[in-house]
Amino acid sequence: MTNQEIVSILNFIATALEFQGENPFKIKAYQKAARSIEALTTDVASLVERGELRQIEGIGEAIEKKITELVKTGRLEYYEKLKASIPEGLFELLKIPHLGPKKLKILHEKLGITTLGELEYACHENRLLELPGFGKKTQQAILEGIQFVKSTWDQFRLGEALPAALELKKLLKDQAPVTQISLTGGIRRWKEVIKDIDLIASSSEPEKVLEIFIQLPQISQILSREPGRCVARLANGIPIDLNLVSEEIYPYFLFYSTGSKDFLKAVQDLVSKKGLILNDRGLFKEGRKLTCQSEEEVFWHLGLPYIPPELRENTGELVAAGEGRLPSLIEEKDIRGLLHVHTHWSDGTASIKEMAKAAQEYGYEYIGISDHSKAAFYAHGLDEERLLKQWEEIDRVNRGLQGIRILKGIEVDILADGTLDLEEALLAQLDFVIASIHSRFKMNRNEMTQRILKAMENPYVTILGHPTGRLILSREPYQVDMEALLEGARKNGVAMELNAHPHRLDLHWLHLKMAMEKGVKISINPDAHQVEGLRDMVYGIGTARRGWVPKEAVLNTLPWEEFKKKLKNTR
DNA sequence: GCCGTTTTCGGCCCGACTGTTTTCAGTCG
Repeated sequence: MTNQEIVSILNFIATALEFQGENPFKIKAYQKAARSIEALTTDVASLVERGELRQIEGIGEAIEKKITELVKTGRLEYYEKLKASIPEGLFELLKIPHLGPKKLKILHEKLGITTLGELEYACHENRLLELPGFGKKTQQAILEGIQFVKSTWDQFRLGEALPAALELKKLLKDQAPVTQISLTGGIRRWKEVIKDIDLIASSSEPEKVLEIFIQLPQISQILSREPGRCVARLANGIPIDLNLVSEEIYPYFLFYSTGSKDFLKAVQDLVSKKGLILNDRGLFKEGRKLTCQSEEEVFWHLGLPYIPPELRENTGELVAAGEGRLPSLIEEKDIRGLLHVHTHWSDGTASIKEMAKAAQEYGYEYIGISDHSKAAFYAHGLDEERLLKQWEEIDRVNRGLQGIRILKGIEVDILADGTLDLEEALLAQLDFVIASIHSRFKMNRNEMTQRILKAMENPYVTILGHPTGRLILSREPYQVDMEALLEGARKNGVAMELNAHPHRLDLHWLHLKMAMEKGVKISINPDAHQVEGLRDMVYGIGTARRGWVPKEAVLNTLPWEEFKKKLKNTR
C-alpha cells in the first residue's frame, strides 16, 4: 500500500461523507490527514510498523486505526462499505465546475442521475429547473461544465504522464532486449497536455520485448496488440503506445512519430521541393534509400541543422533553421537559483531550512522564499507582523547554512483595484516581490489588463506571478491582453513568471515566444509547496524550450553575484 | 475526527461570488 493509495482512499472517504451531509469538520479532518500524508517523505507502512503514525499532524485515534488496517490487511472495511453505498463513478461528476457534493446529492436523489450522459440529458430536458436551489443559470453552468469535462476527459497533464513514461522506459531498457529506446510524440515535445504516452524501441527480438512489456506491473489493460506494436493502459488511466522497429528504421520512425502534424506537413513541402520522399520507414531519392544512422542525419539530408523536438510545431522553426538562426535553448543546468517557494509560514508543508537544504542539494546557489500575503486567507497568508517574524527566521537559517543564500520575498496578492496587499514601505525591504492574482478571476478583459498593469507599475514588483491564472485541464485563463502585459513588463522592468508547476505552466509557450520577441525577461519558478515541488523545474525548462527561450532571457540563470546586483539595480 | 486544554468538550483558516432566494446555501480559492 503506497502513500498515494492511502491518500486517495482518505480523500474518497472525505468526499463520501460530504455527499452524505456529515459534519463538515469531520470531513476536513480526513482531508487534512490526506494532505499530511501526501507531504510525507517517509513510507506510511514503516510509520505503522514503528507505531509513529499519531505523531503526524491530523492523525488521531480513529484515522490511525483505519490506516493501520489498510497497511496490515490491504483493505479497509469502513471504506468498502462507504464505497458500496455510492454508485460507481458518481463522484466523477464532481469534476464538473459549479457542481459540488450538495447539488450532486439532490441530482442523484431526485432525478436518479449517476452518469455524465444522464445529467446532460436531464439538462436538455430542463429537469433541473424544478429542483430546490437550482435555476436556469445553474442548469446552463452545469451544461457548460459537462462540455468542458467531455473535452478534457481523455487528456492528461505532462506532470502525470512523464514520470510514468520515464519509469517504463527505464524498465524496458533494463529488462528487455532493446538497443535504442525513446519517448516520442507529444511527450517528447514536452506538450503540457497529452492523450497518450508514445514509446519506440529498436530490437532484433520485438515479440520478446512485447511479452516483457505486457507483464510489467504498471500495465493494467491491453487495448490492442499486433506484431511489433502494443497499445495498453496504465493503472492511472493513461494509454501507452509502444512500437518496436528495426535498427535501420529507428531514426525515421523517431523523426516521424515525434511530430507535430503541422511540423511534418511543412517538412513534406520541403522534402518534395528537394525531390525526396520521406515517411516513417525511410528517406528516398529517386527510389534509392538515403541511409541515416540518427535523426540528426535525417535533418542533414534535408539541408537543416538538428531541430530540437520542443520546437517542432511549425511556428517558424523550419525557416529559422534554414537561415541558421535557431535559438540556443535553455537547459536544466543553466538555472542557478529558485524563486517562488512556499513554506509552512503559509500553505507550504516544509520549513525554510528544509527547502533551502533541498535546493542546495540540487545544486542551486540561492533560493527565494515567497509565501502568500494576508489576502490569501485560505493559504494562511502573512500579515505585516508575521512577515517580520519570518525575516528573523530567514536571517537565522542563513547564518546557519553555508553554500546557499536564502532571499526574502513574498507572493503578494494583486487586489481587485490593482493595488498590492502589503504596504510599499514593507515591500521596499524585500529582496524580491512576486505579484499574483488569486481572486476575482472573472473581470472583463480590459479591467483585468488594467488591474495587472497597475500592479506592475508598483516600483517594488520584480515578477508577475502565473500571468494568466490557468490551471491546466481544470480552469481557463482569465481574460487578459497579453500584448499589453508584455509591453508593461518591458516598460517597468518586470519579469514574467514561467510557473513550472505542471498544473500551471503559465506563461503558455506561445506567450513565451511573444515575450522573447519583445525582449521581456522570464523567471522560471517552481511555485513549490513541498520539498519535492522543487523538482517541477524540469517542466518549466521543457516549456521554456517550447517557447524558444534562451538562457540569457531568464532571470534566475544569473549566478548569485550577478543576480544580487540585479536586485539592487533593477530600479 | 482532531486537538488542546482553564482535561473530556468546544472550536475547527474564511471571504467573495453567484444564484437562488427574500435572508441564505453552495462553491470556489
